[in-house]
Amino acid sequence: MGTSLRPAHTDFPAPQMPDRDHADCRGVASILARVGDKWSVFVIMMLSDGPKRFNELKRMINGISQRMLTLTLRGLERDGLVTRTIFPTIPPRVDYELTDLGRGLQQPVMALGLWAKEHQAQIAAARTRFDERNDT
Amino acid sequence: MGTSLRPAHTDFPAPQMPDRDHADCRGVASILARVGDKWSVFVIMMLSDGPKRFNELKRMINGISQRMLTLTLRGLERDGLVTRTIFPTIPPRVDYELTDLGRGLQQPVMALGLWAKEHQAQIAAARTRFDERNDT
DNA sequence: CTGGATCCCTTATGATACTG
DNA sequence: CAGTATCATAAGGGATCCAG
Repeated sequence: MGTSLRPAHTDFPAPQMPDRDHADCRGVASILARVGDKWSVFVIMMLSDGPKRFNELKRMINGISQRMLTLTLRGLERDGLVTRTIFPTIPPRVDYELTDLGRGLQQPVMALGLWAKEHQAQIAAARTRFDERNDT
Repeated sequence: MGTSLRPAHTDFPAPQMPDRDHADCRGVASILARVGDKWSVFVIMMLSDGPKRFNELKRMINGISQRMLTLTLRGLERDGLVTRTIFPTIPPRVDYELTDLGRGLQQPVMALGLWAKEHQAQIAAARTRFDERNDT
């Protein structure tokens, strides 16, 4: 298979939690890892407004390779966030659609995206400042 | 330096947005990438309840290498999410603390974490089902 | 059209050793 | 204690060719 769908970096090394409620960060982190994944977020966003076909997604997310799109979709499907529906027509047609779970995920992701958008400037400025201090 | 603080994978290929409001996903995505980063999230969580020292963090996030902790902290510092305070004592002491920006980020991150925690079981189940269907 | 399989280069990350 | 430097390896990801 070459590339596993159960990436090693999502197996977490059981950090010792201070005492708080985030006692089970390991499982949570593997989910955050998916959200943090560059392409997953794009795909989820693209599927916001209804099902899409493979090449449709590929065109919308201009820049993603076919390989990565396939892998990303498989990962999302595996996590139950996306469904894959095959229409046995000629030529074949495959639709991808968010599940209820996937749509639920959209909310917090959007919230985060919104935060990011609102503080984009601040962060960019911080980066510039930091880089100027350390580059020269 | 070996490892740059401006990772290549955060330079985004400008996906063609449908038409919606997420017109500037590139910058946003680079922020999401930081949040999605395995260690960043842990560090941010660990700093929730006040400043921490380097080795203190290292012990709390059992499993992180000192290299990764350093890199993660530098990244967070660069983004203006964390401050680094050096006490020129012997032995040296360095405190890391969330900035206001960092504390602001905590909210959406926690929301996401909460969602993840609540749906952990569903996702785990989906993964198992998927794997069983495709492994055997 | 929708992918699966390969090849191959780039990045990310861990382990280890060394320093102010 | 708080890092830096170096090395080795694994994971990420693009290009390309092939097949149902």
